[in-house]
Amino acid sequence: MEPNISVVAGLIADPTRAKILTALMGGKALTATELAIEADVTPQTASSHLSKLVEGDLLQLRKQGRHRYFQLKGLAVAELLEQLLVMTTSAQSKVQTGPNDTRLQYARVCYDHLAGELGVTLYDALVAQGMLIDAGEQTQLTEKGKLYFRELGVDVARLQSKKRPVCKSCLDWSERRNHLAGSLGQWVLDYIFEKGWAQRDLDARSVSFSKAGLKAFKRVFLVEL
Amino acid sequence: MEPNISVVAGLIADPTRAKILTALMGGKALTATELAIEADVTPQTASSHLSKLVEGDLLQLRKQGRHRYFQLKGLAVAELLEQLLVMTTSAQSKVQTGPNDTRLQYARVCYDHLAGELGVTLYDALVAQGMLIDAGEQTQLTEKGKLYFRELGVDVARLQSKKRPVCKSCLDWSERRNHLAGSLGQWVLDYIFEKGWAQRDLDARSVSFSKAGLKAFKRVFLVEL
DNA sequence: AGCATGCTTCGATGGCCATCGAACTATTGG
DNA sequence: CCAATAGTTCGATGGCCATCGAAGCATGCT
Repeated sequence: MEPNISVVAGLIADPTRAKILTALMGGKALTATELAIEADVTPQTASSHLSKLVEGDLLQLRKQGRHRYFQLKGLAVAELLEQLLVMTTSAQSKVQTGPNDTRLQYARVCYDHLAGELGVTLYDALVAQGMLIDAGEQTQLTEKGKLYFRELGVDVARLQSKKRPVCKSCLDWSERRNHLAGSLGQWVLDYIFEKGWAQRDLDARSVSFSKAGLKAFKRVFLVEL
Repeated sequence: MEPNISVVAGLIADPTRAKILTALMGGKALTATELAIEADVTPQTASSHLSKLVEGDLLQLRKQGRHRYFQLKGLAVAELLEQLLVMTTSAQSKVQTGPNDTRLQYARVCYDHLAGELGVTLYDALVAQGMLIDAGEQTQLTEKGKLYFRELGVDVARLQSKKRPVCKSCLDWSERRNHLAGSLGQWVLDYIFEKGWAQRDLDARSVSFSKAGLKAFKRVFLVEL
């Protein structure tokens, strides 16, 4: 009835706001000025956009000292954006892929889990090892998988008690295939940073593995190249 | 990088275009003037919007005589819109629900399959009977299910040979639960109309069952109330 | 042929809104 | 308490675009 969906779409429709939103796809909270720089506008302009995005429930605001941190409000927003990316990238296909895009394609953060080529490889490896059953969006964690992750220190029971699904597949916009999302996907990404295998790049979305880190990652998660 | 996602969002951002798009969620192709009336604008205005939507790959145009029929271009578009509906309806929740909304909530078309309360009930019943395994987006059809639908006259092998998944769950914006999509979901809806159990309403989205049709539907698909 | 219907193109109008300069508030750090 | 940094509000400007009237083109009906 009322054009509610056009309101949300309108928030994404502005190029500057779209830049801000995609910058936040990294899952990391960013300050107002960081976002202004990212979107290449003055702080005033960014401020106006940010208040609109918060008002429209697309962003969440956390005040901390004299900083204002912004992040995507919930998974639904991230999924909406990812879906938009899927649509737009499928439409044009063969675009030029600079070095930055290559990095993004190899390993990047999708809200709170690992995406890109490496994310897809991880997902496939877990399925091949019989730890996951690939059954669409709500992928199943097998008994073998539970055992395995428990050994790595995952409190599987605690993850299962939450509302959020433990395993979930998420369509990758660059690979067009599934990668691991859900609370387990979040845990894996946290584990990678915790172990120091990789770090976020400046653009906050791509993930840089060290040589040793990549090796360790592949060993632990049984990924073959 | 490029504001491609903002372009697509911009197409949905205009209230008139949003009305047009949601009107087409019924899956039925509509003419330019029908859409103009639906969106409450003059034919000229609608025409301008429609050409933009076609240009932007959101709609597909079929010329037929002196009529121009428009429909959503592919499932991806319908899914994007449904996702937007999920977001916006969850945000406000308790809105007034007129009689029209009630009808929509009970049984409606979601692009090419059955949605609403009845769609959800059907889905649950099929899972309960062991014909489907609920495993997220790419729900599995069991052997028992294949047998059952084959008896109803479904050429399961032909459905499986297509690129489109046979079973797929789709999140319902009113029920917030899964209903059956995919080529099998499409088949069920076709079957309902073919058998004369129900017909589309004027608004092209809600589905009206006759008393006998509803009874037959529940009998055939083993739905208990 | 001639009229009606379906739809589009063109041009003018008006409104909305993104942007930035300037000035203001708030927090931190010495 | 002062300087610096972070962020906001206000007001003016300019551009984009949705809308509709008028006119034009195309198809179908008789």
